[in-house]
Amino acid sequence: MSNPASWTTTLHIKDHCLCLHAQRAARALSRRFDEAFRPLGITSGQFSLLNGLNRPEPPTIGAVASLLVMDRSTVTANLKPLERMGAVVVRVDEKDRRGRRAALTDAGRALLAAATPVWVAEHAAVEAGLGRDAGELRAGLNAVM
Amino acid sequence: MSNPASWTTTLHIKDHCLCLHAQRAARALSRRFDEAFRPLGITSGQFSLLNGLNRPEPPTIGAVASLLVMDRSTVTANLKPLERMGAVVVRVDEKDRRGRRAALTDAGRALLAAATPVWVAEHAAVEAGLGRDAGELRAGLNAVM
DNA sequence: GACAGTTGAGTTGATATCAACGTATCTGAC
DNA sequence: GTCAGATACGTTGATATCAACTCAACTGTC
Repeated sequence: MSNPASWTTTLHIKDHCLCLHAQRAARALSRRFDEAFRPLGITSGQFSLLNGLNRPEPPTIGAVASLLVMDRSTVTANLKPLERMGAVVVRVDEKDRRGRRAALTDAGRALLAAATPVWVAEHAAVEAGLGRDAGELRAGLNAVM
Repeated sequence: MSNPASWTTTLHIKDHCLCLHAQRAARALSRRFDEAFRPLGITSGQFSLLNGLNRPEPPTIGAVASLLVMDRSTVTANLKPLERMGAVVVRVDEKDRRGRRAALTDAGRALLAAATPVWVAEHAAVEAGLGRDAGELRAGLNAVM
């Protein structure tokens, strides 16, 4: 049977667990940006992915996975909806036929261009509501990796 | 065709988006705690859920959703694996028959008790590797909600 | 007691996430 | 050239996540 001592431990974990706090903040921010991007038909994650693909040289799957700190197979899965909507094409790398490079199409670049001002506005609102230095928070988030 | 100016914008977003930074940190921390808890057969999210259920009065689904900042239907889904492994039972609330309360079983409490020292060790390692004040980071994460 | 509005959860469908495993390709040693 | 090991991805299966919708139960008003 639980006793007050273990509830104290439970409360300590609930208040201190960085993993939990990061998950909650990530979910809250996702939902917020999801809502902002909804008129464009993309989610916050898809926006981050599109933005990550906007480079002179289209990146490989693995490079995107490193950038987003996610599993390679997750990147593969996340590209599929974007391919279906014609925003992205994935091609075998000519130099190394093991690798695949994901490139924005013109439609993808147009989508990203349309979404960027939405991001600017929403992000400004988030920072304004933060009541503290956003750079400090970013640095802390980078430090856990 | 993309031009250098838009790449600059892309880089700015990549470096400044709190949503992306929070997602990355959340993924990195999840993976780390998932690995630590693997010998016990639970994930970091299941640990947070079990911990959230450890109260004198078993909480309703909605209360858990508020605590974890997740959708009610996500809580319902996440409880199912824990129910299957016998760590949790969900019962209709006698006072309000719309509501359901999720309670730890003895096995669930034992599992939580076994996982807690793992959390303590892993969290200490995370904080040690942070190179900055964890309380400041927690406060920043709380501020986005 | 009946009714309208509110509230708490579950279901469905789509996407996201990862580990484990398998396949194709490249690279270096010989 | 051949072969072993390394590397880059994809597939599969399980769980996680949320919006939209639906259903059941409560609450206040009459």
